[in-house]
Amino acid sequence: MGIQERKEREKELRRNAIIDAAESVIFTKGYWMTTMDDVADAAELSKGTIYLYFKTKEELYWAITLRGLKILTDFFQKAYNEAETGLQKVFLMGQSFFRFSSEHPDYFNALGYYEIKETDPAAAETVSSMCDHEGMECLDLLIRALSEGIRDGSINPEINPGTAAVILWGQAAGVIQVMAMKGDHLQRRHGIDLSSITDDYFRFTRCFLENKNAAR
Amino acid sequence: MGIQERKEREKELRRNAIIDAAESVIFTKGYWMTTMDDVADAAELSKGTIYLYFKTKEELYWAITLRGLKILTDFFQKAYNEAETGLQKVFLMGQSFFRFSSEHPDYFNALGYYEIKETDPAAAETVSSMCDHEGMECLDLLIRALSEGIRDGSINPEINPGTAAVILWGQAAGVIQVMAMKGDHLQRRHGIDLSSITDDYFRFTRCFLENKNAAR
Amino acid sequence: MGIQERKEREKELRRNAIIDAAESVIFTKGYWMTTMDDVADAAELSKGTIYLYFKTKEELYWAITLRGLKILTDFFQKAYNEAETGLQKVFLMGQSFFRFSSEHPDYFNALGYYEIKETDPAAAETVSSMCDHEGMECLDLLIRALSEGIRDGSINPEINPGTAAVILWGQAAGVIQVMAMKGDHLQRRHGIDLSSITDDYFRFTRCFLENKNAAR
Amino acid sequence: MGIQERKEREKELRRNAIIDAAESVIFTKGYWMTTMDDVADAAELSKGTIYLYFKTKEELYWAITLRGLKILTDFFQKAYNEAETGLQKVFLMGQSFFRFSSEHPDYFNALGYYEIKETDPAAAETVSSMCDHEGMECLDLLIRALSEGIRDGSINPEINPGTAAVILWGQAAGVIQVMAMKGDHLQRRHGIDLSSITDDYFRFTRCFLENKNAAR
DNA sequence: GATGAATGAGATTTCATTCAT
DNA sequence: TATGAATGAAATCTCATTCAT
Repeated sequence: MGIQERKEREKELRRNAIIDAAESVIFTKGYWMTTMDDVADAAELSKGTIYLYFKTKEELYWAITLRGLKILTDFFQKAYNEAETGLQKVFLMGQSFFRFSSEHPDYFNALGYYEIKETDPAAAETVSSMCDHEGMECLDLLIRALSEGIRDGSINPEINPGTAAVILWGQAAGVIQVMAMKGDHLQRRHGIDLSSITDDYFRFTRCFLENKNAAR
Repeated sequence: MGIQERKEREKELRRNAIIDAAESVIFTKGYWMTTMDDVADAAELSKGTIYLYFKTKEELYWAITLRGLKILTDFFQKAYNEAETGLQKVFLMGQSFFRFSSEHPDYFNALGYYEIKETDPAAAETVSSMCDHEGMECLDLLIRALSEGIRDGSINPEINPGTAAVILWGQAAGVIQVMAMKGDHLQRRHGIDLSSITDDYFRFTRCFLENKNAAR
Repeated sequence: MGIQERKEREKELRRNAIIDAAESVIFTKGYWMTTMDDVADAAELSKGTIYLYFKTKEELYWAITLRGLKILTDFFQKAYNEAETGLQKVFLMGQSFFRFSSEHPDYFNALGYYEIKETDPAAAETVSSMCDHEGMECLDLLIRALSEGIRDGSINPEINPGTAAVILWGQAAGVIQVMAMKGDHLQRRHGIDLSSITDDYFRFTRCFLENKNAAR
Repeated sequence: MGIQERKEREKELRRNAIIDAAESVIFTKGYWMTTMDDVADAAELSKGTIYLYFKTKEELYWAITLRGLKILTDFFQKAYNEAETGLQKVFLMGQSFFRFSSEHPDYFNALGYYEIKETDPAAAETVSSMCDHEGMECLDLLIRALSEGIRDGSINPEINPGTAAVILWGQAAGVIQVMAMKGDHLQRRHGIDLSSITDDYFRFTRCFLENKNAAR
């Protein structure tokens, strides 16, 4: 019995080692520029072995994405748990998102790679759909926090939690991405300070969410 | 005299026809999945001819992107011209962005593809850098509108135009992207209405920009 | 233990089989006219496999050249070992050269193809530089034989071994090449007998080398 | 009448200008590496025009070779005319050959390019066969000089003029080629002085040709 | 005569994936 | 389980040559 378990554990370890290696290459060269040879070299394994653990190159990519999403979910979960009011929860989640993007910029980028679309729909229940599931988890937490905020009076009750969640998510992601991609350019040519963007973004968001009628 | 001109014109026409063809393929299959053979077939030209007009596949991609950016700049320019106050200009620009994304969803996506980063910095003054230039044009218009709004009292004077422009741009792009990618999912599984997202997004933005001290 | 060795051996065998195939094509159609498809077809392998063993077409060419040079070195070595006096060694080497050119005319030609000059000087320690090394080996043997001849009195002591070696090598190669290329023409149109050219060439050489003061 | 002539002359001029251009490129990049575009660019003409004057790339090459051969024939002719005895004529020709190779190294190399063999035998009477003819002219002059030398007693009568001519030609060409290709190497690594090679080569040749019985 | 756009066959090289060991 | 040699389809790009203007 124990022998079986050990084998399972070792298999999982190796699987993770492969993802580690794949990450380091893909994050450097980009998905399309990375070859399975690169991955095998980085993993110090043969190419055949890689295919023993991942059926295709794409699956490898989804496994990386899943990792990123799991980290993000953790961030969100923690934010959800630690804050008191709904509004605070939402804010902490927002800040977590920014923190995630700066602590794990590569994972953040990976989440945006959606050019690799599932061609074969038979691939349901694979890593790819686990990503979908995990992504929804995040959104759900956000929606839940918004609903709580409306209930506890910290958030403007005219807001629709689902709609707002999508907006908040999209906005944050968009702002982060622009900062990441055009950051240097903006700073050098336009003298725009990146940290002030973040600050303003949150002031902005507060204005939207806050329940102005509430006795603070 | 005229003969030279006509040739120029024909060359430009053919160049455009090639971009047309490339677009139709790339927008369907994605940049990496599209081969130069696909493009040639779609253009009903030989592969060699394609390479006569575009030195690399990448250059072809930038030409498409440039088209998209030019359309967007037009949208922005028109918005800028047509509205009265700074605030109205900014709003009309925002709406133009959403309109652009719904009228030209493929161009909108193309603008996000920036994974194909300039590898060779010697590529200045090529189509790629024309894109950068065109992109900045849009941002500049937005900044100008914001500044005007502050001057004419329609926009909150505490706002920094540069920072706000980046935030607005990033937010809009992010929200649109989420809507485009997860739209179906959100509508079906979460019952979230897409048009209400847009509406809420603009209410959100108004709250941020408006000068509350102004006598309305 | 043996399994590793066997694999090495098999790899070497295949490598040689590829060179065999490449030779047969290149010797027929010429380097520039031969395509990697031709080589793959001749080797009854896929093109990819060829590139597994040789990084470029050029490397394949150098491998062929190296083979030729090795054969020639063997010829020279044997000549060196078998003859007694220095003069005899030199003569036997000359005859070996002619024999090499008639037994391996294609290799002889390959040695002349040096048009494909090393473009990338980073290519040191590759097959190409092994050729240079092997080529010098031949010349060294010749120089050694000439020096011995001067010491043992069989060769004219006024001769400088290095200079003479270069002359002898160049002369022989040149005469052989003319015979190979214009041979038919000379025989048919000018009635010149090829074998008499060889004979005369050696008489010629003897006249140059012999130590006339030696008691024969 | 004059108008026709002028046109002929102009055509010939342009043809020569094209060969000039082709030379400058081919001598730099090598035949196979040179494209017809390169030639057209260098000639400041359109590619179509090049094809108006030369049916194929190969024909262009032969035209260059022919130029080289004509220069060489001139050298030989002059040598033949200027020297007195047969032996002197032969020597002067040999020296001319060396001079040719140092004054026109590129033409000398071009003469060796014989990898471009005539595939289509229907191409007789083209530039290629003019080359053959011109090449034979040189050899004929040499044979004639040798015969004269035998008649006038300056050359060893046991020698067969045809055979000797081929040997002399081949030897000289071979020695020059080795010097050209391995010259640097020989000088640097082996300390062999190139000019002494030439000197020794001629001493060598004298020993072969001279009529020792002649009263000098 | 001169042009240069168009061709299209083909060159070299790459790489995801399979499979015998 | 692990290997890595083999595959072969496909990718990008080139170039001698033709031909309509």
